[in-house]
Amino acid sequence: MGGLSIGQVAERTGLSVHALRFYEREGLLADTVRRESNGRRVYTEDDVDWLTMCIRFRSSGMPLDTIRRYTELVRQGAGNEADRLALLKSHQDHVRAQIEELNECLNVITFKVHIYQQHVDAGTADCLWVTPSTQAASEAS
Amino acid sequence: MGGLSIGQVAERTGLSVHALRFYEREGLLADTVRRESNGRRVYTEDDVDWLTMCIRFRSSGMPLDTIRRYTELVRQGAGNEADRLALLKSHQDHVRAQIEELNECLNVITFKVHIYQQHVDAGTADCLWVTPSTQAASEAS
DNA sequence: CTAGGAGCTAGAGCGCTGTCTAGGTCAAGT
DNA sequence: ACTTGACCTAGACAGCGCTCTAGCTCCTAG
Repeated sequence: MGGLSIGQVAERTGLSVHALRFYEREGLLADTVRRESNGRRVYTEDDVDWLTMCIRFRSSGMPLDTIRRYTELVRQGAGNEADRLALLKSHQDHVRAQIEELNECLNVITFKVHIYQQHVDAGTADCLWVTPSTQAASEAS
Repeated sequence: MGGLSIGQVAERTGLSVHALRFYEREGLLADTVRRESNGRRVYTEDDVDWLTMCIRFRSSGMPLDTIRRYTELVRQGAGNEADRLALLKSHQDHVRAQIEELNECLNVITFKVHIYQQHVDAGTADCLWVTPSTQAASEAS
């Protein structure tokens, strides 16, 4: 309960210690990390929660720059909730668009997988039952 | 019908002419692009189709390296359909995982959006009807 | 007393995916 | 003749997001 070392935070979050220091330098941490007398970082559970959220942002494609802007808003304290909301909504749109895009891609890929699956199934049979060169690459679909 | 210039292909695909040359250098084109007597590239509709597919691959996160491997398989001609299928299936899994991840992120973000929406709605009212400092940043959720 | 291991800073380096520049050719329009 | 614009090559540069190194300080266990 008495604070976490950088190594522990790395373990919990999945970020490397390098990445944790990097994130701090980049101003992605809402609270400034406290230090022990010897200079070592002491993280709180809140820091871990914040980092977990940052990871979510990152893995949904939010650039570090935007995370930094959000962080700054939070650091400024109450009064700019509308700005935070705007930022979040904009990212929400972005994520939805990504999902849509990925679904389209998935359809295309799934279509190609089906074609190849049939081809391979048939091809295996070909190899067993008929002469070779019964094949045409239908790669323009 | 008599072949497309690099500029036309750029326009159709949305890739820059730079990117088109880059993709070619990187071996991402199934057919080697023909040239006019003066050295200018002449693309076919098939090239555009292929590029369109490459764009799909890219925008679903397939690295150029993997696209290159796929391209090489196609260039080798018939006989390696099982390999192509394996590659496509693996990417299919990857895309599905991405979509799942994005959906989780979207949930988190949507949750936060709701919170802030309420806060902002209430906050506006606050500004109008009550004294300030009725606020607490619930940023650890 | 010494070796290991975790931490520190500052800053270099890297992988990926383009993007842009320099310097040139060529064809068409004015 | 001259300008404009599209194209060419080779290669430098850029942005992003880490990752790693060098050289150091501590603390703890053997």
